[in-house]
Amino acid sequence: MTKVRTRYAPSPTGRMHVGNLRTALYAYLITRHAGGDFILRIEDTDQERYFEGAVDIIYRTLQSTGLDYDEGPDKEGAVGPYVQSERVKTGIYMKYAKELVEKGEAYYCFCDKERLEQLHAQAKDGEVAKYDKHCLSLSKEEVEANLAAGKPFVIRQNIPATGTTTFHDEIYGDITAPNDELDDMVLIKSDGYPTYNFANVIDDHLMGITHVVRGNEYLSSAPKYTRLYAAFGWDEPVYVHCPLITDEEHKKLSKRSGHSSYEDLIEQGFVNEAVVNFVALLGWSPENNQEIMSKEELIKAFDYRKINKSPAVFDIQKLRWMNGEYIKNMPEDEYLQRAVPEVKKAVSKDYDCEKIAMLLKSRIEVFPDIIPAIDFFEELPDYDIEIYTHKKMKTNSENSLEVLRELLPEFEATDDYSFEGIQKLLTDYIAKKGIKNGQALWPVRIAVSGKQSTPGGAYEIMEILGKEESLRRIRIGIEKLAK
RNA sequence: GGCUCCAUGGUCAAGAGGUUAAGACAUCGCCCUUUCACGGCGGUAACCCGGGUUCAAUUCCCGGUGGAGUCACCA
Repeated sequence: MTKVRTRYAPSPTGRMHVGNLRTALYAYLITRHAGGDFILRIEDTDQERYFEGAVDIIYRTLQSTGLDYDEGPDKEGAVGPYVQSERVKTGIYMKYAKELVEKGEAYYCFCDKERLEQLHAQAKDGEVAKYDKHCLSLSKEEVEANLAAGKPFVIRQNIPATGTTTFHDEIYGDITAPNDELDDMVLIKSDGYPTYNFANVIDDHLMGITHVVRGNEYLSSAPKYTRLYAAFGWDEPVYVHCPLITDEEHKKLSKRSGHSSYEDLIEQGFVNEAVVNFVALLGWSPENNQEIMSKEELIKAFDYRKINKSPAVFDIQKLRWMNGEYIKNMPEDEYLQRAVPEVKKAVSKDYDCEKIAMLLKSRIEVFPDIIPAIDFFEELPDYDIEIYTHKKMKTNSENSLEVLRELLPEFEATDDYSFEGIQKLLTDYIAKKGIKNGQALWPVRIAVSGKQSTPGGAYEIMEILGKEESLRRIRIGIEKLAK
């Protein structure tokens, strides 16, 4: 059996779309599951869209998602180069295109933009706007003459006008398309570069790719690739077309959603492992129904034959939940590394930021959730005394005022503002007075935080605020309640 | 519009020719608790429609409907 080889073949045009991430991940999982090779190939045949730094984004993203590859531009293997613009220089695409011309499977086309646009405009409703094979009828001499005259040309695939083309996909089964629906697509552009459609087939073959994993949006152009393989007499790889990832409106996930790329998600405070985990489960699920899965577990369990056919909505809500799970299970130092900077965005005063951060570890889903949760540390909000009243705690303005008044001298008297110190002081008070915990703890927490709900309780908050600020806030509380 | 694909709760997603049709997120309620969160328990909620095949179809087939993708010298 031949070794499984899959590839991720992005074009350097910007951030990594989550659909691409999922495709890359599935390709990776297929090959790692089978002990095969994962190859990175850069498809930069469109010089217009290329920009400086785009390739670095690809490297960085693959690194942080943990998709390590065996061969790539920065990891030479036997079938390089791994960047298409470099492959162009070796002349392979032109060579293979000419081979097809020889075989009558492709032809030179000298039509200019105007004529093509006209063709488009002429296409009636219900008719596919496709090339009319105008240049196919050119004689060999005419072609030679045009070439000699330096006329710009492209090379087009010659697809029969009749019949059908069938290919097999592992997930969707046999798919058949009528040939007259297939356009004579451009193989070599007038700038001498191959199109994606052509380069892809050539490179997958030359690089020994056994499983082509790609998005479902390529399903309709797949028959053209099949014809290319047939024209060359090459064996086709195993096709794995992944179902689409859509937005809440069930449309292909686009930039408009605000979270269409991996980088968007990281910026929004998601953890890379959670994103990978979540994306893996869009369109596939393991037999044991496990949801939280490490990369290793995914590799072990992944079976591409069980990928779903139908499109999946990218439910950011569920990602948030999953991210929260990852945060809860995160080692403390790793958590603090990401959480403390968020704390510092909201709190400029000299409080123990690590302590504040730890209050939130089990309470947040994404890191930016921290900011609105801890604003009260920075500044006591101007709250309504209504919030002292809580039915279940049996508190109201009157008994809250009483509790705070009685407690104030005790808080003034002590210097032990440790968690344990405050706890002891308060529990002693509660025991002595013979009231329910909540009747004392609720008003104190309200006074020191000014908020109805806070991360942590009275002990934690007072420990962080310290004596001076705690006293100040309790006095404000008394003042407000006394009015 | 042509072509192609898809169709189980709001979302993800198991499932099987005969099941009380899993589980997760979300949602609702209860418990725990000094609030919130965490955690625990429980509830609401689904097989698109019509034919056929069959003793039996949500499951297989056909048609419809609905949704999506695609129709570039972009990938």
